[in-house]
Amino acid sequence: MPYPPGHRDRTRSRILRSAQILFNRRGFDGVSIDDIMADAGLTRGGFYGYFGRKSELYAAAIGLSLAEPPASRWKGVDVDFTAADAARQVIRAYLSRQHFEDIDRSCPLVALPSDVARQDPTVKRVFEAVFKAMVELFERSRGSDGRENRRRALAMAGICVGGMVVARSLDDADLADAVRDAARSVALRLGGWEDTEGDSHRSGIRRPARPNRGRSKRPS
Amino acid sequence: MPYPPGHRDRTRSRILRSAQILFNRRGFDGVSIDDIMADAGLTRGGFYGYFGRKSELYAAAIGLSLAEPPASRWKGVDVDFTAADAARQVIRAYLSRQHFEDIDRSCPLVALPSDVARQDPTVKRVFEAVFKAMVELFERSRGSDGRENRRRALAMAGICVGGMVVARSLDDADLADAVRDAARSVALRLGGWEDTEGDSHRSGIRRPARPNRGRSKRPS
DNA sequence: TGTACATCAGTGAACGCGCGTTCACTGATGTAC
DNA sequence: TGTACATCAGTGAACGCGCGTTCACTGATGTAC
Repeated sequence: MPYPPGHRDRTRSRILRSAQILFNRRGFDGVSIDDIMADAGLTRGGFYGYFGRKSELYAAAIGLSLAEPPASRWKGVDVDFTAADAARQVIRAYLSRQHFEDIDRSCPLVALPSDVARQDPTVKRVFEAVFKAMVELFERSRGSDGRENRRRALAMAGICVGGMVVARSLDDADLADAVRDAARSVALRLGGWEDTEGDSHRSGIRRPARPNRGRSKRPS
Repeated sequence: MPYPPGHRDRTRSRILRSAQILFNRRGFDGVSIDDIMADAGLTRGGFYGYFGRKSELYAAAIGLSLAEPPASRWKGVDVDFTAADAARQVIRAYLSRQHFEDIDRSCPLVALPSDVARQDPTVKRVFEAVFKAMVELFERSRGSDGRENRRRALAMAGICVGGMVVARSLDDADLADAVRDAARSVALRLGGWEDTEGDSHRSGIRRPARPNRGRSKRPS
């Protein structure tokens, strides 16, 4: 067995990381295998030693988020996944300006949904697994079990993803911010938390988290 | 001026309608100008007599929803836009199984968001106009004015669009239904209505709308 | 009413280009001796 | 320790194909007379 052990795995990882970034940026059709291999420091022909088809790589790149949740990747937005209020931290990180702007490290749920809707079932299944992981995190955030808790978790995940997807497709930056704000507000209230951030993060100010400082006019 | 008056407009409309359907089905990159012109009963070369670039047609096709809101197009899901509870009807129509399944006549906000996020500002502006129309409909649904009302409308639109986008990208039909249900429930409650539909529409049963028949466990 | 004509909607071949995929080959590496 | 070798990661030319766009041309039409 020539080449040091782990060499192949490292190369595969490099291809995957390049793919993840480029697909996030330009979508499935907007990226060629040539682009990805060149970004990984390789040439076209080597690709098929690692993946059988382009869509197989696409699925694998989306699946990366299962091992390394995007919410742990944005600088300045730290999430402690073991904390009691992990779900609350995830909502704020997910709908943060950092996530909004960081296309390269974006959650694939935000960057690729209407792309994925047209792909084969293999791709949709991986996308679904990532979404389910998010739903289950929200589900666990309450002690309670049952249908109403799951429905609440589904709505929270739908709002987080949907709010970001819409915000990214708008031309007006202020409107995009307003959509993120509204989505965060609703998602946090669904989780039983007040929205302590208001509009302040629009100017980049980060306040330490402090409960019940919100300014909401209607009971949750 | 040869050719009867209106001839050119009718041809343009035919191209636009073909484009709308095909883009909804396969996205911007998945459709060729050849496909669209053939669908409209024309040949490739004629295209540039009507539109300057492919992306110009894309923007125009998305803009069709401004003149003819998708919510009025799904069979069996009628919306009276002049009714007092038009917003409530729109939410139910938007998150209906009919809209979920009818890709061809889908709202572009649902079919194309991550496509649009990568297009030039012209396209994003049209997409934005469609989204704004939806937000304003929800905003008007309450007599009240002001920031909180707008925030509520933005959240409602975000949930409607986002819920559908996510549902369409999942492989598991039951999970997709659950996401739609959860989104509808939250959107209706944000609007101040009970969700009277529950899970019943999953089996295709349509009940006449009747207020306060819901089974929600928590006050809105 | 009939005919010649100007208009312009629509045609289809051609352009240059980039794509996904295949495949015969190269050459760097660890191993056997 | 040094050398020959087998392995296989990676190369790059080539394949067939479809794309967006251009453009010289065709021919159906309404109009002028």
